[in-house]
Amino acid sequence: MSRYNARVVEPKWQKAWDEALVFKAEPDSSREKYYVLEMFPYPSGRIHMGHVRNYTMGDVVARYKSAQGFNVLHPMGWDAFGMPAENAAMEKGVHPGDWTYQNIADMRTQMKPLGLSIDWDRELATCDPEYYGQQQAMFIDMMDKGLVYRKNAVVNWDPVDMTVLANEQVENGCGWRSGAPVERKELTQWFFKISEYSEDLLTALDGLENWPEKVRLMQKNWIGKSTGLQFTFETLNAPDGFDGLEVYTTRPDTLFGASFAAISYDHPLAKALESNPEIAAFNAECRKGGTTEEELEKAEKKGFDTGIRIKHPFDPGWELPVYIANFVLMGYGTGAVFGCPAHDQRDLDFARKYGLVVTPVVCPADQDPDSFTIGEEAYTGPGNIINSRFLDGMSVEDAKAEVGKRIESRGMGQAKTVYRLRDWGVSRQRYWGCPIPVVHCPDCGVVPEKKENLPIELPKDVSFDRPGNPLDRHDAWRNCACPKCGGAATRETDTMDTFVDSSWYYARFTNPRATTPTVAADVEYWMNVDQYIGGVEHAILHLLYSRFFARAMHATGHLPKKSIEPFEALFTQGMVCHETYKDPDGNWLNPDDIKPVQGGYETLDGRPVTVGPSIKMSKSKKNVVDPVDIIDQYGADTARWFVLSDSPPERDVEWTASGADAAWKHINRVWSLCDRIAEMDVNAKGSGDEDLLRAMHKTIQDVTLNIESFGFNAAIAKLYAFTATLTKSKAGHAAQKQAIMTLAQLITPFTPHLAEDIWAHQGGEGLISQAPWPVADDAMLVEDTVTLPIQINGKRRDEIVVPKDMPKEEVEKLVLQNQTVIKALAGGQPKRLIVVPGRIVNVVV
RNA sequence: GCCCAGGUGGCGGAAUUGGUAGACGCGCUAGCUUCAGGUGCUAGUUUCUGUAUGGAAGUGGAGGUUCGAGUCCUCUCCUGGGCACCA
Repeated sequence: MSRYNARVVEPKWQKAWDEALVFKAEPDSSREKYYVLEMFPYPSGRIHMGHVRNYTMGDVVARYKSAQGFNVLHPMGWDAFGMPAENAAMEKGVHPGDWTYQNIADMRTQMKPLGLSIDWDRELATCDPEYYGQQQAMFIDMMDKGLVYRKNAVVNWDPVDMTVLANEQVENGCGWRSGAPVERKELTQWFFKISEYSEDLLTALDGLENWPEKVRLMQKNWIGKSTGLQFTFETLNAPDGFDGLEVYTTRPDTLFGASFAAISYDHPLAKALESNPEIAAFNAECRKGGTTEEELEKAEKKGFDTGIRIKHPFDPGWELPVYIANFVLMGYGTGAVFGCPAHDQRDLDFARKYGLVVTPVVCPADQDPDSFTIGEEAYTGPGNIINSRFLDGMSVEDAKAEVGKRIESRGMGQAKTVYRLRDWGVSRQRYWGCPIPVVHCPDCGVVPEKKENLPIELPKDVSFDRPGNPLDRHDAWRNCACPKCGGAATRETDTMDTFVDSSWYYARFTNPRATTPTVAADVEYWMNVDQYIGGVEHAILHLLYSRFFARAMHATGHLPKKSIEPFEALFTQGMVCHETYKDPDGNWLNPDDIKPVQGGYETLDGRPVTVGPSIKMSKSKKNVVDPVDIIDQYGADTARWFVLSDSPPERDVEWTASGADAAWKHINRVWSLCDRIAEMDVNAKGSGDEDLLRAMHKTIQDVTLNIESFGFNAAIAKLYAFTATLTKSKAGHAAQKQAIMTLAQLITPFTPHLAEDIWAHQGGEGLISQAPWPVADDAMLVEDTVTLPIQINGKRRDEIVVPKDMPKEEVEKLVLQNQTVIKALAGGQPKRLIVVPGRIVNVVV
C-alpha cells in the first residue's frame, strides 16, 4: 500500500497545470465566460488564514464553473498603495516601493503552493505606473465630465507634527506619534461627485438580486434618502445678511412642538458670530476631537445660546432661541435644524440639559392626549397630532403634507429630498498613492495634466525622516510647466484615496496590459464579474465606491452600459478565528508557545496558560496560525479542506489544530480508499452495487446543489458521508471504481491535488482539472418508498413506511391502524388528522 | 450614538426555508487491532428520569401566531461587523 505524500504530489500537479496552461484565460466567443473574483489582498508581506479562506472559496467556484464548461477568468492582483508602506519607511528606513514589491514577491511565493486556479499572467499591482497611469487618465476624463471638483473639507490635524492624520492614527483623540490632542482643520480637497448618483445607486440596489440582502440594506441606509421640507425662519437681531435661517426637517408635522433652533458650529452664521469671543471659544471647543461619525455622535450634547431669535412660521408672536450645537452637522441638509424635543431623542437630551420646553405634539393611539407626557424618552412612533392648532387630529403623514402645503404656498420653502451620502473625498496628503494628475498654474489656475504626459510617476528619491508629505518638499518633482500656457507651475501633491485604486481593478483584469484603461472588446466579453467574494467589512464603502466608479467609467466611455453594476453576484465571507492564550503575567501567547497538558495548556517552560475566547486572528493578540506552516506540515489540500469545512462560508470559522488534523486524516483515508480499489481484481464481483451507485448519484446531486448555493461546509459533510459509504461498500470493482472516480471529480474544487492523483492512479484520461462535472442520473435518485413520521399533538411518536405516491386517504387509513395512534386515541376519534404527502403526519387528539 | 448580522449538545456546526432538532467533523467512553512515528477499525455519545419497552424537557431569555416554530411576529439580553483618511 502506498502512502499519500502531499509534499511531493502537490508541486507535481501544480507543475502539470502550469505546463498545460489549464488556467490561462483567453476570450473565446464560442464559449460562455464566467468571471470569478476575490477581493485582492493588501501586500502586507504574509498571507494569513483569511486569505486562504477567501481564495479557496473563489477557487472552488472557479474550478466548479470550469468543470461545467465555462470559460473561466480568475485573476489575482495587489491593492498595493497605502499607509503601511509609509509606516515601514519611517520605522525601517526602506523605500515604500521597495518594501511593497518585496512583500508582493513574498506573498506570491506563499500563495502559489495553495494550487489556486489563477491566471497569473494577468497579475497587476495598483502601485505599478502601468496601472495608476490609466487611473490618472480616467481622473482627467472625469474632470472633463464634471464628476470631479474641489472644496474645503475637514481633516484630523496633528498640531505638533503639522500633519494630517487618518482616523486610524487618532488614538483617544490624540495623534498616535506626537500624542497631541487632534484638531479639525479645513483643507481644500478633491472630491468625486458620487452624490450625483445617489438616487441611481439606491434604486439599482433592487436589481442586485444575487447580493446578500444585508449588504443591500446597509447600502440603502448609508445612502439614506429622506424626504422632508426645507424652509426659512425669519430671524430677529441677527447680523447683516442673515435675515433668514434655512432649516431642513423630515418632521414638519412637529413644527408646533418646536422649542429651539440649532445650527452647526461650521454654519456661516456661527462663523459670523465669532467676533464674540465666547462664541469663538465655543466653536473652537466643538472643533476639537476627531472627525469620525461615531465620535461626533457619542460626544456630549453641547449648545450655546446665540441670543438670536427666530419667528415661528405660523405664529409671528412665537419666538424660538437659536443655539450653536455640536451635534448638528454642516454636511447634511442645511446645517441648521429646528428642535422638537418630544419627538427626537437628541433634541430631548439637549432640551433637558438647557431647560427648554418639551411639548408633545404626536399622541400614540393608546394614550390620552390630555395626560400624555414625555419623560426621558422621545416618542418617535405614529399617532394623532395634538397641541398643534390647525393640525390637531391629523395623522403624522397628513400633518406633514399640510405643513408642506402651507409653507410652500407662502413661499417660505419647499419639499426636498436629501441624501445622507456625501461626496467622496479622494485627496490624501501622502506619498504612497496615485498622484492626482493636476497642475496649479499662477495664471491658468487648476489645469489637468496632458494625457501624453501620463503617467505622472511618483519620484523615487524621497525621505521619511520628517512627518508630512514628502511630495510637498520635493521641489524637482513639484515644479513643472503648465500644460496650458507652458509657464512655471507646480504639481498637485495630494494623492488619491486607495479606495480609488480598488474601485476599478476588476475591469482592468480584463486586459491588464492595455495602454488605455480598458479595451472595449475585452470588457464586452469578460464583464461583469459573475461572482465576487470578499469580507463583509467591505459591504458599504468599497462596494459603493466601485458601483459609482463603474458608472463614472461608463460616462467616460471606459465601460459599457451593462457594466454600471459590475458585480452580478456578491458573497461576503466570515473571518478566521482562533482561541487566545495568555501567560500568568497577562502576555498574549502564540499557539506555538504553548503545549497541551491535562485539562488545558501550559507554556513551554511549564507555567499555566489562560485560554481566552476565539476571535479574529490578529498579530496583536498572537492568535495566528501561519498558512505557510500548515502547508509545510499537512499540504495545501488539508488547509483548503479545513477552512471550508465546519462553518458556513458567510460565518466566522474557528481554526483548531484538531480540525486541521481531521482534514489531514480524511485526505489520507480517501487516498487509501483509492489505493485499495486500484488493487482490486478488475473482474471482482460483489454485493450492493446498486446501493453504492444510488448513493453516488445522490452525492453528485447534493454536492452540486451545495456548491451552487455556497454551502461548502454542507458539501463537505456529504463528501465525508459518501467516503464512509464507499469505504464500507462490498460492491464489485466496476461500481467501486466508478464511485472513486466520481468522488475524485466531486472533491476537485476543494482538494484538487488529491483529486488529480486519484484520477491518475485510477487511469483517468488527461487532467481531472479539465474533466467535465459529473451529472446525477435522475432515475437513480428516485426512491420507491418514503418514511413518514407520525406526530401526535405535534410530537413525534412513531413512523410508517409507505409507497412514495400513496394517496392521502390511504395514508390516513394506515395511520389510524397504527398501534401508537390507536393507543393515543384510546377508542376516540382524532380531532384533526393532517397528512402532508411525503413529509409528515400529525394526529390531533 | 446610528446601521447590519448572529446566538442550536462538552466544541465547530446541520436542518430540503413552517414539517422527524442535533447531519458531518472534533472531543469523550467502551471494545478490537499492533502497522510502532500526526495509528487503524467497530460501537456509543443533547439533558434529566426510569430496571426496561419508555417518559419528560430542549435551539440566549420572556410572550405570541399555528395541527405543527430553530425557522414567522413582539419585547429583551449578549456577541461580532461597519460608521466616510485602515485596507
